[in-house]
Amino acid sequence: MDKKVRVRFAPSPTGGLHLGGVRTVLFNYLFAKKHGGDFILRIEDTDQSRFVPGAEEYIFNTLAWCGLTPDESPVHGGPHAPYRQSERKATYKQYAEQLVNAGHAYYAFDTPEELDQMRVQYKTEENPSPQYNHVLRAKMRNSLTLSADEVAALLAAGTPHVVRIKMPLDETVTFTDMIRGEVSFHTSQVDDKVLLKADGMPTYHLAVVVDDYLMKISHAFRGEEWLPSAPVHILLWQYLGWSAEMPQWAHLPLILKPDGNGKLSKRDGDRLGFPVFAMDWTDPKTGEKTIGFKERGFLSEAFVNLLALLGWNDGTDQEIFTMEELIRAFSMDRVHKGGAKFNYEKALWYNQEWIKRAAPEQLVDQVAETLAGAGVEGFVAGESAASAGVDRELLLRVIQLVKERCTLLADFVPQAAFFFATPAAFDTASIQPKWNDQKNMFFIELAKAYESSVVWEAHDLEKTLKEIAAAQDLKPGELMLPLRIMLVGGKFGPGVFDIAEIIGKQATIDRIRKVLSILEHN
RNA sequence: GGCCGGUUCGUCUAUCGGCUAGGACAGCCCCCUUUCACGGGGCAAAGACGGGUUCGAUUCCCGUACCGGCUACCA
Repeated sequence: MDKKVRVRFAPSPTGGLHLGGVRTVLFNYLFAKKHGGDFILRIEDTDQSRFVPGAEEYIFNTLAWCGLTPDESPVHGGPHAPYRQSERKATYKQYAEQLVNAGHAYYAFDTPEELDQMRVQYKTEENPSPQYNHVLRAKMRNSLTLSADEVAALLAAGTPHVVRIKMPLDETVTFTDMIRGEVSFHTSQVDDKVLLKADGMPTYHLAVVVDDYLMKISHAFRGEEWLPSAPVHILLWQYLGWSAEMPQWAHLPLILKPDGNGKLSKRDGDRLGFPVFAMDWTDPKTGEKTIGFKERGFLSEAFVNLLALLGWNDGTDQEIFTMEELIRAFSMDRVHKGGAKFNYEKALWYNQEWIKRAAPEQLVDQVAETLAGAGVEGFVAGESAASAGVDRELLLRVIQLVKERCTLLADFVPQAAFFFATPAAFDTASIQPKWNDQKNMFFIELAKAYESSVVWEAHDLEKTLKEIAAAQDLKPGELMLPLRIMLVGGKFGPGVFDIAEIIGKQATIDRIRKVLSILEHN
């Protein structure tokens, strides 16, 4: 019988959510939705020293932005609450004790100093990082080396201690990873991981197993960095007597730095100038702000799309997917084994594709917000175009006209601002070299002609220009650039006459005359 | 060092034994465009290496090399 699909993402609230983290959520989510299952968000806040205020809220904001809504979570609730591990402390202790009583775990009284000392003492050329394992545990202070009386006394005195798993001497732990196939570990190579810390909090190893069991998780997907500790988890499922309920595992490939090697980190983004976090994150301690994909001007659909295609594809040439399409096409066995170097250029391409394909209606609010953020006249932050002082229909027309030349939402600022306000500066330096009295005369005439025109449509405006040019024996080609700069301020933007049509008669004439006067005074 | 994992154009990838090795991004060239883009066309660019297995290996197996992850009372 197949049990209901239930997956989870369990971040620790220590900072901004990284590309790799969001992709892990995405794969979990896609798998769950594909199979009509549940997606659970659990907060792994067992390390009090690393707790960062605001990080949990940030995680929820990020998931909301991406459209990855959990079915159960600390804020959405659910039948297995609480979903915050710090609130489940008592539960873990009970299982840790069960493990000790069954002989699969033991108490260890070694202080941090003693552990450091051990690592120094047993460090050799061949073994640069000694482990608290089946051989070294015999030399340490724990309930395996101490007498029962000593242990009882230590415990009674409230001596700080941890609970460690007792790795079996000579066993092979094998499991099937949905991506990698069969993976085996020899237990003699795995150390006695701490299960319960001295402060009574569980480590990840205990917590993940207990919670996955209690929350009836059917599939456990996580980053590849967890592969080495998988045998600990498998053994715990066995020792706790839950083997039959153990989820299926899949260890996702890592997202690597674009240059060099190693996994992508926030530093790489700072260094290379691209975001690594999904959304802006400000470290409450240092005040350091890290840019996010959202604030950089990515559409959430593009962000989700590009993440999905990092380490997965559906076997066809399709690259642009909506969330619905991803859900339909997703399968864990088409996820790669190898890590993928993150390529920001390609990420930009996804965003450009999404902007290009979007209907203006889908973009208006975000564009209005972006223009407001840039201080463009008439736009007010926090207000949609409709409620701000701008004609929504006009904005829609502008978006339709310029969207194909925008890669990021921020590109709408230079591309669209001149439709709503006279440019603050004009690139007259590009006109000057070939400027002369004849052209000056031409534009005076053009302004006059435009002033008296009855219809105001791109086609007629172009016709008028050509007629006057012909009459004055000028080539239209020489006049297009000056006119463009007069209307938009620089050498960019859509067709000049389309622009003139949209900004209207008065603005067109005003801008021509304004630049004419600037040129005259130079 | 040990353990585990990985390895197709610069990058992301297709290929589930038949390959003239396909696509996309980036690059270069041409066309379109009286700006910048979009679009269209083209060029260049890859199976880490060595052994097997096989009529035939990019694909399967074994070594080697290289890369990565882990090796905390962090996740």
